Amino acid sequence: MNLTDSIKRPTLHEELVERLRNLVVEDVLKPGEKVPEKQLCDSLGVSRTPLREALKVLASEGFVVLQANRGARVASVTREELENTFPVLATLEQLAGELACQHLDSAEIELIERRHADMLKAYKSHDRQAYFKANQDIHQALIRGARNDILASHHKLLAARVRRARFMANLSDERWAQAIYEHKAMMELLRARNADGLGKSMKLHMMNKLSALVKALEAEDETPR
Amino acid sequence: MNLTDSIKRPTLHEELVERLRNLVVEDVLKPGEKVPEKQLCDSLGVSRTPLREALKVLASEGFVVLQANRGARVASVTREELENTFPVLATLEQLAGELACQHLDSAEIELIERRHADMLKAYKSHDRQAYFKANQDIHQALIRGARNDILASHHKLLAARVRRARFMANLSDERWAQAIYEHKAMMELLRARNADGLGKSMKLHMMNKLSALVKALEAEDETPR
DNA sequence: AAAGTTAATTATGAATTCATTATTCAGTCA
DNA sequence: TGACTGAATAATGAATTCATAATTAACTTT
Repeated sequence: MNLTDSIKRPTLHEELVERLRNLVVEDVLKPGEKVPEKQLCDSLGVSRTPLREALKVLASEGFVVLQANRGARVASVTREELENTFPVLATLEQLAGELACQHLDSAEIELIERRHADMLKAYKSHDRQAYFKANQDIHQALIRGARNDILASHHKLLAARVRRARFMANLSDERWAQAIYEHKAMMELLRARNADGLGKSMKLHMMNKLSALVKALEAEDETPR
Repeated sequence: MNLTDSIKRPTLHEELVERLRNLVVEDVLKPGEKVPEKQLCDSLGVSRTPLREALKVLASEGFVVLQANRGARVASVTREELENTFPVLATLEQLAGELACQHLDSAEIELIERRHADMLKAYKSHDRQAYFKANQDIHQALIRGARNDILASHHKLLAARVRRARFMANLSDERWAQAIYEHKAMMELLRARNADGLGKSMKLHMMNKLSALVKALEAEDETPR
């Protein structure tokens, strides 16, 4: 018998926050779309009270927009928002890189090393799925390595808000190659425990991602199907 | 007849989020203190539904802690949390400084210049109240000058969370003098529109504030009254 | 037929009610 | 006396209900 089972029973609204946030991040609920409470209640099998509590939280996180007496809409990620979010994310990653260099122990670095190898393998076999996964794990590990919960929580929120952009614009071969190159450099700086260098390179990595994204979006605008 | 009055009528829960957050930030609700819903409902004159919605938001912002079936407690700002929050705040200020240098127009800089003068005057007349106000206005103006809403919102949240620290430890004369010195340097860098320099100096300013705070708190621990 | 007006419907904000979990307190037994 | 048991009380999580604002539909009028 598992004694811990009875203890961690998250409240309904907490689960709803998670699930709804995922629906938004994974683009199931489309930007600008209305979110009728009734319908969601039915499909999720809960009453309006916990659902509305969850919506309030999502709104404060910026995933939905509430209008008084008009309900909730999924927040749309404008270009301006992207261009505002990435610099903030980049700075946070810079800080994370610096701190991770100081705090990671060799076992943790070894683990990242392995995920890095996985990532390279995924690149060589053109497996985008596996690449994204390994890539995300590496960033996660570095954030965790910073040993700073505040940093982690703000990073997580911002990263989630921008994650949908991945669905909007696909990774170009050129950018992919560049990203791999940047990751190799980052790995070396981490091995050398060059805190300042890793921080700067992570920041740059993120800003380059923004450039690629904006470029891809502009190209998309010109061929709107 | 004012036509806009009927339009901007914030919902009850939004007002409650504001009011409750202020109660926490201004240390009316003490850290660790239980927040009985019933009692708050009575004193605020609202029902539990909007109040609970507000509490959920406050929890996601980190001002209160929710325990299932046990209600809400005001989050206590531990030393560890302070030491985690300040580096993040400092990085955000660094970014703000860099961006502000690029975006502020001369009229806005002139405005900051004036508040800077106010601040110096307050220092000379040992008016802590006026000093804090001018100081806060300057930081606000720089954040706004960054022209980045995402940056601004995250900064605002983090700043609010540590604001209570001001109630915990008073500003020492030594630190005050140092802060003034740092502000003068920042002002010069702003005049020269030295983005990199201003960013670094704002970051340092914030980290020095943390050091002073930690020192003050340690001194307090040794003389617990 | 089109635009404007009013009634009906629907959806939301907030209060209330119900069910379940903690907490308190009295009573029992070692 | 002090620790344990269990009933009584209080507080919370969630569902339901009520009131009001927004939206839709029907109808009028030109």
